[in-house]
Amino acid sequence: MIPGTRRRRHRQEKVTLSDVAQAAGVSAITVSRALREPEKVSPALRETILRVVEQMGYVPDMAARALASKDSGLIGVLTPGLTSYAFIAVMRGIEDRVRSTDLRIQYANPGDGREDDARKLRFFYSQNPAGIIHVGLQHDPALDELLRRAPCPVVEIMDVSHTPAEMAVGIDHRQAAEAATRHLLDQGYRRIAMLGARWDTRAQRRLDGFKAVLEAEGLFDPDLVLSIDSYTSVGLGAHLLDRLLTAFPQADAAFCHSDDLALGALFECQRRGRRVPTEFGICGFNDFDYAGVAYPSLTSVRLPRYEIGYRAADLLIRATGDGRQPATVIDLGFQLIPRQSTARTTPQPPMC
Amino acid sequence: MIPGTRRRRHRQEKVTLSDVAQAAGVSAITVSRALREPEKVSPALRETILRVVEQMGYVPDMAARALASKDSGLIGVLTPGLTSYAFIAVMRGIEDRVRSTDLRIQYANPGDGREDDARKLRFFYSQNPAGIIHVGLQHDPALDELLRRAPCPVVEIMDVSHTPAEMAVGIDHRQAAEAATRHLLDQGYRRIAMLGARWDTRAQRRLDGFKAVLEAEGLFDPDLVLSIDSYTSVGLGAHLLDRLLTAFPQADAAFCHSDDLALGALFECQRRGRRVPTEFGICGFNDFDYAGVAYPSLTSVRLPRYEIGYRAADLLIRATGDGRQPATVIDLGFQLIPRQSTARTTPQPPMC
DNA sequence: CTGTTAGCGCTTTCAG
DNA sequence: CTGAAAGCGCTAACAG
Repeated sequence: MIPGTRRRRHRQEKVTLSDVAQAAGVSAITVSRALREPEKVSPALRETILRVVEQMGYVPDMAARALASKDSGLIGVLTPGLTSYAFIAVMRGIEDRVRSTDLRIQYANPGDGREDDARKLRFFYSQNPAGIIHVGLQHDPALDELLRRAPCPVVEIMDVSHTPAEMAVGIDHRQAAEAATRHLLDQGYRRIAMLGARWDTRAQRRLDGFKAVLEAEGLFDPDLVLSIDSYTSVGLGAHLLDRLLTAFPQADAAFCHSDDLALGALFECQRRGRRVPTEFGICGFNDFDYAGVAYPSLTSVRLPRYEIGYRAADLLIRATGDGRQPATVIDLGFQLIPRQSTARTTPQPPMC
Repeated sequence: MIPGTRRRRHRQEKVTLSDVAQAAGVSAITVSRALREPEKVSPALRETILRVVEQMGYVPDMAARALASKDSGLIGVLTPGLTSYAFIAVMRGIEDRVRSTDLRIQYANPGDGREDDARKLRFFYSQNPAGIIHVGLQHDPALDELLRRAPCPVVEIMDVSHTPAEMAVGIDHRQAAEAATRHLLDQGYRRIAMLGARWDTRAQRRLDGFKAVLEAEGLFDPDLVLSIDSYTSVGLGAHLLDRLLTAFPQADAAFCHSDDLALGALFECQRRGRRVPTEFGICGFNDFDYAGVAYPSLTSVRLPRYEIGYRAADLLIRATGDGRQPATVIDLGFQLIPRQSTARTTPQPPMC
C-alpha cells in the first residue's frame, strides 16, 4: 500500500447537503426535506433527489443535524451493570422497543463511585439526549438533584423502592427477597445464609427483606451473610459457599443474590458431597436461563428484565412524543419459581 | 405537580459558551480553551472562568463541538452479539482501554441480515466517528467495501481468518476447533458430535476445523453436527444433547460451540445418568467463568476476549493519534484448557 | 496569552 | 410545494 493512502481515505472529501442540492439542481433545504419528510416534496423531485443522494454516497452529518434541530435522537443508558449477564435481557428489551424508531442508544458504564455516575450523566446531558435510562448503584441526594435537572425525560430502572426523579420501572427487591426467604422457611430450612457480591441499593434492599423475615422468626444470624465486593460470578458462588460451610457447617440453605452465585454454590455442594436439596437448599435470583436446566434445577426469583427494558424505552419514547408525562412508578412484579434445589418437602430429591 | 412544569424543565434555557464568556468578561474562545486546553490560559483567568462555568452550570454542547472540530470523539462498536454473554468480556476490555481517554463508546446491535449491518455502519459514519470496532456475522463483498470506505479507522475483531479491510484482532477459530477436536480424539473418543447455535463466520470456521480433523481419521459423520439457529444458551445445549442421544445413543463426545451449550449438555448427561467423562466427553468453547467451577469441570478453549477488546480499542486510539497505521492482523491465540469433562484417560473420573 | 473572524452542515423560520 | 436567509454553539485559523 502506498504510504498516505489510508490517511487520505479517512479524510475523503465529504459530500454535503449542498453538494447534493447543486447536483440535483435544487436548494439544500429541499434535499433535507426529501430525506426527512418525503411527503412534503413532489414525487418527481423526491425521486431525482434520492437518486443523486444514492449516487454521490451522501451521508447526513448527525452533529450538524443535532446542532440545527436541537434533537440528537439519542437515548442514553447509564448503568454500572452494563457488562453484567443480568443486564443483557434488559438491553434486548430496550433495543427491541427502539428498533422501529429512528432513535439511537448509547450505553455508558460508570465506574464505581457516585462521582463517575454524575460525570457520565453530565456527559449525556452534553449531547442533548432525547431520553435517559438510568440504573443507580446507590441513591444520593446530589445525584437525584442532577437527575431532576435533566434536559430530557429520565427513567430509573430495576428498583422501585425509591421515589424517582421522574419515572421508574422495576420491581420491589425487598418483597422479592422476602418471598424467597419465606419459601426457604416453608421448605423447612432454618439456618439460612445469604450470599452476595456487590452491595448496591438493590442488594441492600434484598438483604433488608431477608433479614426482616428471618428476624420475625428469631432466625437471623449476621454471620451467615457473606459477600465479596466484586463482580458476581459462578466462581464466587462456589467460593462463598466454601467459606460458609467451612465456618458454619450447620448452615442448611442459602439465598443467593444472583443465579450465578447459586450455580456456584450448587457445584460446591456437589464437590463436597452435600446433597441438594435434602441437606442444603439453594435459592437463586434472576432466573437465568440455566436455573431451570441445572441438575438439580435451581429455585429462583424471576424478574421481568426484558420487560423492564422494553417499558423503560417505551416510556421515554412516549415522553418524547408529547413532552409531558405524569410522574410514574411502574412495578412489574417478580415471580418465585420453586424448583428442585429447595424441594425438601416434595417427594423427589433428585440428587444424583 | 403543576402541569407544564416538567415540560419547561426539559426546555430550560441552555447556558452557552458565550453566556459564560460574557459573565466572565472574556471572549468565548478563551472559555473554550480554559475548558479544553487549560495550560494555554493564564492561571488567574482559568480559575475565574472555571468558577463561572461551575456557577452557571454550563455543559458544553457536543454536537456543536463535533461540527466545529470535525471530531466527535466517538468510537462505534458494531456487533450482532452485543447482547451475548461472550461479548461482555470484550466490552470490558474496550471500556477499560477507553476509560482514561475522552472518547466515548457507542454500541449498536445490528439485527440478522447483512443489510442491517450496513445500515448501522452508515449510521456510525454519519456521526464522524473516531473509530469503529466491527464484529462481522458473515463476510460479504459489499460490506467489506463499505468498511474499506470508512471515514475513520476500523478494527474487525474476534476472527482473523479473513483479510481485514484495515485491522483485525482475534483468533483463528479453525485452529481452535482443530485443537479441541484433537484433544477429544486423544482422550479416546471416537463418535464425536458438534453442537452449535447460530452459524456465523466463526462458527463455520470452527466446523471446518472440526470436520477436517475428523475426516483425516475417517470419523466425520454429518449426522452428528447438530444446531438450532437461535441464541446460544444452556437450555439449548441440553436440548441438543437430548436430540443427539435420542437419535445416536452411541455418540461418545460433543464439541460445543460455546460453554453454555456444554453446560447444558453436562446437565442433560447427569439427568440421563450418562457419566461424564467416562461414558461421554464434553468440550466447550470460550472458557466462561463456570467452566472451571462446574462439577465435573468443563474442558474448554480459552479465548482472550478481554484482550481482544482492549487491543482493538488500543489500535483505534493509536490510529487516531497519528492518522496512519500499517494494515494489521493480530492473532491473540487461544488456549485449550483440559479439565475433568474429557479426562477419560486420566485417573480421576469425578462423576458423582 | 487573548481576541477576531469565519464557518462547520444542517434546519428553522418565513416567504413566495 | 419550494426557496432564501439566518443561525444552532462551538472551534480553527489567524492576528495581535
